[in-house]
Amino acid sequence: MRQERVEEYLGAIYRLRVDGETPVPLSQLTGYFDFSPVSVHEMVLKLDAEGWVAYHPYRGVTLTEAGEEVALALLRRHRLWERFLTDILELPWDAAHEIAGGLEHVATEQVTERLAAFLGSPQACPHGGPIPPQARSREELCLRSVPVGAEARVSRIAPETPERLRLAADWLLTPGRDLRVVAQIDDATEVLVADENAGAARPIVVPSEHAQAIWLELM
Amino acid sequence: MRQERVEEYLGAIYRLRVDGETPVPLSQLTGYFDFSPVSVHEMVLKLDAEGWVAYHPYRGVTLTEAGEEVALALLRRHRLWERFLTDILELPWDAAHEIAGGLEHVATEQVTERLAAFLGSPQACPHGGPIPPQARSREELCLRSVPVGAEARVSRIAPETPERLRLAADWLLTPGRDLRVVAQIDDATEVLVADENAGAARPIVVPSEHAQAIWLELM
DNA sequence: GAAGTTTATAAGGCACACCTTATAAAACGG
DNA sequence: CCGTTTTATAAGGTGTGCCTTATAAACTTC
Repeated sequence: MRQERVEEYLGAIYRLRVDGETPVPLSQLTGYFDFSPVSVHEMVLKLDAEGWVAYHPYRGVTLTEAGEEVALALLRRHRLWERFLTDILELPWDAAHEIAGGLEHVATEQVTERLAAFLGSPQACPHGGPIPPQARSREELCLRSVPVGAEARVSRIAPETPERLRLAADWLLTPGRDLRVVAQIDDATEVLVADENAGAARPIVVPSEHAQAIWLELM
Repeated sequence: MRQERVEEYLGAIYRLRVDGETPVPLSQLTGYFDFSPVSVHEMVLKLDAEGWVAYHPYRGVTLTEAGEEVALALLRRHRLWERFLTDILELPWDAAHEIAGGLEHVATEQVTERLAAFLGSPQACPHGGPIPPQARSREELCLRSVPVGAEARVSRIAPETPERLRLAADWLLTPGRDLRVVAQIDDATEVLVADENAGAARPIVVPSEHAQAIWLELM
């Protein structure tokens, strides 16, 4: 298997999982990559055979220790490049995510560590994801489960997809932003986002698909 | 054809050619990539069919205008990344060259231009190669053809291979260094390289294979 | 111009990571 | 518990870019 492909799969599994225990269903991977279920299944069998993941039929995959190590290293590279691209080259959020997706496979250990040092060893990527090695510490809640009326601060977007990052930027739902949940309706969440420029708060309706991927800390 | 492969070939042809006229023999490409002659021939036919190169049987390939444009853009990205890796991340010369070989395929136009701006629009890569768009202006001479006794300053290493870059670094034959040619022997050139640290000049014997790839300006 | 060296081309193969179609088995929901 | 939905697996296929072996054609050199 090509190293790059292995890394992509392990990274995807890491990003999609809720914890280290619960297996990630193959259907999720299918959606993440937009590959056919058969292709994903095939690849997962190979990854299992080589010890990167544990495959639990009809339930999904979990990362082995080796697999998690690779995923964390990849994520670290990804997020450091994102910081470089947004902080130093001043690229927009979502573009940075895409470019970092390519750069993450190239950098060696040495390059990564020097990059980290140059950036001042940042602790989080521009979407608020922690840069490994470092565990998630704060109490997070996804937008979908914030009680109506509560005020909260956006902490991160995860899982991150290019489209979601673009939308989040449009909605001003970026890490650090404050908001109040106005209503939890049928299959969407309505929020008011503080907007210094506009002077007033902006009302936004976030489909639950995305509301489940926007994480906040209560204030 | 995969874009990356196309770029690699076009870049190689650009680096290997002596001028825009003389075709680069396929045997040179075979050596550059360490691929079989048949594979290179096959690929060259495809590149010709798609208008990236002009293939002259029994003579070699030249870049078309489209091909040259791609090659120049690639080289620009490559050399800018090299500068970033050596200047900002302080990587050694040869490591930078290798890593840049991966990064050059990832960066978009936007990233490249912001990187250039961040680096202060440098005019040359760490091995002295000009960063396109910008023509070679100085009067250059390869080490092999410098007359005995002449003093000269290293301006660039080209074509660059990882091994050659490593050797050049060992020999202190890096852009900016001053030297005097002591002898042009059988199939090597003997030089004295100024070395501030050692206090005295270091005598070096450079095989003609490499002496043909180290470029200088007479002083 | 014959000998030797390069270069071209034909023919067949391989690994990788995707694909589709189709069937079978397990899991889940009323 | 039965039907629906999800998941697994078999079988066969595709394109890319490499490979080897072998033959043929063109250049080069003496």
